[in-house]
Amino acid sequence: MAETPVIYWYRQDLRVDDLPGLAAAASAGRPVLPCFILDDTLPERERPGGASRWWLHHSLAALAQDLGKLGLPLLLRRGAHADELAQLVAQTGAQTVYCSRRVEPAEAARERTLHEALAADGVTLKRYPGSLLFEPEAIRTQADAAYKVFTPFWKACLREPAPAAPAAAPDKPAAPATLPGSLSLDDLALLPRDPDWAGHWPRLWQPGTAGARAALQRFLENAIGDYDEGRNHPQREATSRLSPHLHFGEISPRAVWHAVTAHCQGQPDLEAQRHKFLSELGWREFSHYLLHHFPHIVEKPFKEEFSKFPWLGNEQLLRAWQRGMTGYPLVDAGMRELWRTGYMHNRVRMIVASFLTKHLLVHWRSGERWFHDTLVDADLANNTCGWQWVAGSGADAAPFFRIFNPTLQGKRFDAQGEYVRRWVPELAQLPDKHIHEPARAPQQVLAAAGVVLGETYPEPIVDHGQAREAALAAYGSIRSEA
DNA sequence: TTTTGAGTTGTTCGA
DNA sequence: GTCGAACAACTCAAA
Repeated sequence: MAETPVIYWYRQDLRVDDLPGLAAAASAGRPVLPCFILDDTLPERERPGGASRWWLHHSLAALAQDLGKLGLPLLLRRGAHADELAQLVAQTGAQTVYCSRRVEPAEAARERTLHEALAADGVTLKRYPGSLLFEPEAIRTQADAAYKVFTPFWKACLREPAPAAPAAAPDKPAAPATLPGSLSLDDLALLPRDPDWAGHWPRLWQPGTAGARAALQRFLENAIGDYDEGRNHPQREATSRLSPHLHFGEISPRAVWHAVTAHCQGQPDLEAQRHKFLSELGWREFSHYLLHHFPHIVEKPFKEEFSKFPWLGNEQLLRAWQRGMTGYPLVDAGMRELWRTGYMHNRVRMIVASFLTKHLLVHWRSGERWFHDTLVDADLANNTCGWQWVAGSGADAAPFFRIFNPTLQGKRFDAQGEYVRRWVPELAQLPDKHIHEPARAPQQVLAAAGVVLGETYPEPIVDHGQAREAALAAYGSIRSEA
């Protein structure tokens, strides 16, 4: 009789190297059966959005290849994860299920109930770290509380022993002799059809571990030397673009940490850049840390007084924002980059988020939902904390009076208008001087550039000065009522 | 326990 | 055009 296998349950850790749970499964002395379950029974906000589903498809394909090189299969299932795992356990006789832990409240709860359900059948669920540099329980203030401010949090992380060096993939684990039934990747129906809006995405992205490593290498070779400044300019290729790879776990954060550190070794002039970049990994850590310690922030404002904030909830304004038709070129460029590529530059994310929440007074959750559906790197922790930070309701958030002026931001960070011209081509012929403010351009300049406001490009849907005053008044109202 | 320094990413206004 | 102050107090974290 064939030896019963152990199961490795893949979640958002789609890699084979530096994966503690898989390493533990492989060293259990039994064949390893890796599986992935697409759980379409979950509520919408807990399932991957459209852009993420595209990425997931290709990432699973890459994972299957990487597992294949180790001689392992990747079993695919679709359905309620608990039912599917129970079935898989029954079919194989497995006594142990391994996985990487997740900190999102619903996922953590799922681990607990699954642990109990499996235990009732005499099966053990074993959870392992691997998705974060520092486990959330390990970082506490001196008063043994959870940090609420980024800088002391990150300093505390940096006082910890440095993350361990990444480990190689398990060495030739045994594969099960017989396989339970598996779906094909196409059966998961993750790719968009009718229309296939992602037809050009394979030219933009390379999901999977190989793509993650290539992105990291490109970043180290071309961009880290000017990261601190370059990262603010959306038209430059000055960021790592690792976010979707990290979200799906195609590369471990400590592999990134060590690659960056090794690259900068012996180059004192890169030390500040390295620190800046690592602190961005720190923000990813902080978001997940906050979700672990303050699970309610997925639904509710971190700062309680914001539950009284007078959001307008104007659908028309929301739609104009979503479509990149606000009449503010930098905002529209960002929203169209998102729609077209599944990605938006970080600085522009802050600007469009500030615009939605402060200029349009639309609830941050509307923006968060849109990002969830359209971003390839959509991540509950980063998305929630990012939006709450901008809206002013989050932990360590921007002060309420910090309202981005999209025109000024454009002039500062896209001075030649390259970013706007790329994503808002109907403005491409405008001279630099007017590219961020078409509504104030002289009539003959507009005519020469073929721009007809209200026809080829919208008039600003709100006036910046008035919107700013309204936002300040709205924030003032929840302060005085508090 | 009390005190003290600090806190991602900005804008506007007036000198 | 450039520069510094004001914006509004507040909470957090550590000494």
